[in-house]
Amino acid sequence: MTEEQTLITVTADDVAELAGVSRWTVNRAYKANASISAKARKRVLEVAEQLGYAPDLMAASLGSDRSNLVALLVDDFANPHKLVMMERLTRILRQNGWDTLLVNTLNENDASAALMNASQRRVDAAVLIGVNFNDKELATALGARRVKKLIVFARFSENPNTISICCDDKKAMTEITNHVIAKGYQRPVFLAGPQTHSAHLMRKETFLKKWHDAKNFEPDFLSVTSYDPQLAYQCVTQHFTRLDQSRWPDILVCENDALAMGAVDAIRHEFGLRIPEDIAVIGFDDVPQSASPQYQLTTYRQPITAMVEGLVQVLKGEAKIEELSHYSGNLVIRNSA
Amino acid sequence: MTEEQTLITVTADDVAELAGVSRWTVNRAYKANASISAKARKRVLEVAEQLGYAPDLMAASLGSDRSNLVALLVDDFANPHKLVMMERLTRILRQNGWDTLLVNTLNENDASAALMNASQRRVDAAVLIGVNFNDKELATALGARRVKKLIVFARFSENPNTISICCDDKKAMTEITNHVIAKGYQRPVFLAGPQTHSAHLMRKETFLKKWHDAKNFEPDFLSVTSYDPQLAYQCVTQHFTRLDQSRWPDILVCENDALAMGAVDAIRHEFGLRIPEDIAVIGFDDVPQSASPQYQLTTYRQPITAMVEGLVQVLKGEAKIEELSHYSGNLVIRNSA
DNA sequence: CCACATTTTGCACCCGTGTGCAAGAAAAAA
DNA sequence: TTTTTTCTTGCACACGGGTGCAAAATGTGG
Repeated sequence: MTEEQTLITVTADDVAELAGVSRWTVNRAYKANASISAKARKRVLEVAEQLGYAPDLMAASLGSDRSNLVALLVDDFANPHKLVMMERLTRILRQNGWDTLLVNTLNENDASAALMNASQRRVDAAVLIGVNFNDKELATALGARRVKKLIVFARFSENPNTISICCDDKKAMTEITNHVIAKGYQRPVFLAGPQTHSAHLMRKETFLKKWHDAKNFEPDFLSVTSYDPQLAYQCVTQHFTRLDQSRWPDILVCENDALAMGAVDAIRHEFGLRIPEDIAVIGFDDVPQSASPQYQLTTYRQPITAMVEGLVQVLKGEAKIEELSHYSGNLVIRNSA
Repeated sequence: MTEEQTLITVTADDVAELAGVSRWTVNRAYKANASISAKARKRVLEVAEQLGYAPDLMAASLGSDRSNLVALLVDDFANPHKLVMMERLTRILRQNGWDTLLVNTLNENDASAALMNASQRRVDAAVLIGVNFNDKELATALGARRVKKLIVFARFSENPNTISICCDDKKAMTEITNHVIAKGYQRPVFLAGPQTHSAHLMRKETFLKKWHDAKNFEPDFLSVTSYDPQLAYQCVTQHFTRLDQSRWPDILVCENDALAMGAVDAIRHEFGLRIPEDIAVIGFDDVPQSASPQYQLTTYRQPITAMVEGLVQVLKGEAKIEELSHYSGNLVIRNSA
C-alpha cells in the first residue's frame, strides 16, 4: 500500500514546467507533423528523458477518437497455429504503434460479450482469429456499433460490414487438390472442423467440388466439433474402425494441421499404418510442429506476415479492401503426401 | 470515415438523464457496496440496458488508481506451453475483472521498453511469462517504478521487489530425480535451456545435485540458447554424434517439454533408437502435445490454474506472498521414461 | 408532530491528455 | 524600418468517469 503511493507519476505539466514551455508544447513534441520548432521539441524531449516522462496513452485516447489499442479475440487455444498468429500480430502491430488486448472467448457462447468488453476499452478495432463466431453474431455486434472496425483474420466472413483478411482459400484448396491428383491418390477423405457456420466451409466445399470436377465422384468427409487434435484422433479411429479395410481412404485431406496431426497419430498408433505409404495426410497452416520428423506434414502456408501488414493498412485506413481476402500462400510439400 | 462518426457513444450522462437521476447515481449503480438505493440501481441498470450503455474503462482508470488491466509480457512463442498459460491467464483474469494486454518482447533485448509501454497504459501489474529477463533488468524497471507490480509467472526470480508465482522447482526436480533413479537409469544427461540467467538454473542444479547425492557422480548436461525444439534436436544430434555409442546416456532429463520433444525427434529420427527402450526422455510442463502417442512424454504438470488464482490474489492485494513460490504440481508418468 | 440518526443523492473538483482557435513571435517581403 | 505572411505557442474547453463531502430525503424514537 505505502509502496504504491510512492509511484511517481510524471505528467506533461511537470515536463512543461521544467522545460519552460506550456503543456501543449510538450504535447506537440510527441506528435509527428505538429506545429513546433525543432529547438522546442529537442528541449522537451531532453527534459522528458531526464524526468522519465512518457505520455499516458489512456488519457490520450480519452480526448481523441483513437486508442491505438486492438482487441484480439481468440476462442481456440488447442491449435498451435494460434501461437504463430499471435506472435506475428502482436509484434507487427506493436511496431506500428498498436497495443494488443488479448481476449479469451473460449467459454462464451458468442463473441458479443467480448466485443462489448473491448468497446469499453475503446479499441480501434477488434480482430477475430477464432472460429466460434458466425455471421449473424457479427451483424448483431456491428448493429450496436460497439466497435469501430471488426476484422476477421485468417478466415472469410460473408458479413458485409466485416473486413476479412485471409488467403484465397479456393485457390489454396485447388492447389492442394491438384497436388493430390498429381500424386495419384484415388480415394480421399476430407477431415473438416465444425460444420455449423457457413463461412468455414470453403475449404471443404472447394476440395469436394474440384475433386468431383476431375474424377467425377464426390469424396466422403468427416467433421469434428472443434479443431482439436484429440477429436481428430477419435474421429479418424472411429471412421476406420467402422469401415471395411478395403474401403479405407488412401489420403486424408485435413482442414488444418491440428486435425492433420491428430489424424497422423490415429493412423499410426491405432492401426499401425505407415504415412504416406499406406495412407497419406495433408494439412493446412504449416504450424512449426508439422515440420517435425514425426509428422513431416505436407501443408499449406498462409502469408501471415503480409496479412498482418494488411491489417495495419486497415487500421491506418489505407487498405484496398478488395485485396484483403485474396492473399496467396504456398504449398509446402513434405513427406506425408 | 463517415461510418465511424455514426458510432454512438452512450455516456453515463445519457443514462442519468433518461433515468431522471444524476450521473453519479448512475456511477454508483455499477459499484458494489456503493451507497445507493436498490430501487435507483434497478432503474439505472434498466435504462443502461435499454440504451446499450457500458462504463468506459479508460475514462474510469484515469480518475482512479486502478485500470483493471494487466500486461502479459511474452518473449517465447516456440513453446506450446505458452499457449496453455495464456489461455488460463486470460480466462481467469477476465473472470475476475482484469483485461490482458499481450506484449510481445521477442525482439527486444530486454523487457524494459515493454514495461515502459505497459506503464503508459497504466497497467495494474506486469506479468512476465517469458524467459529473457534477468534480475538486474527487473531491478532497473522497478527502480524507475514504472509499473506498480512486477510478477514473474512460472519462473522464480531472486529480485526482492518482484513477486514470483511458480511451483517448487526443487521439489519437482527431486520427484523427477527419484523417478529416474527408481526406474533404474544409470547414465542421465540433463538438457537445459539458456544458461545466462541465474534464476533459470534451479531445475538443472537440483537434478545434478540430487543425482550426485544418490549416485556419487555428477551427470553431464547440455544447453541450448533458447527453448526451441529444433535447437534441442540439433544439440542432441551433435552430442550423440561426437560421443562413442558406449557412452550415450540412457535417459535425457529435459528442462521442459519443448526441449524434450526436440530430443525425442532427434533420438528417433537421427539415430533410429527406441524410446524408452534405448534412451528414455523426461520433460517438464505437460504440454498437450506431450500426450500424443508420438511422444507419450513423462513430464511434470504445474498447477497453472491454482497459480493464476494466486495471481488474482496478488492483484487483489490479498495474497500471502510466501506461498506463491511453492506450488506443488505432479509427475505425469507416461511411456517415455 | 418534532428532533435526530441514517441512508441516498448531488455537486465541485480532479485524472492527463487532445482539439481548434487566437494571440504572439519570427521570417519574408516591401 | 514597416508591413505581411508564416510559424509557434498558449489557452479554453472537452473527453467520461472517480472521490469525498455536504445537502436532501428517508426512517426512527419519543
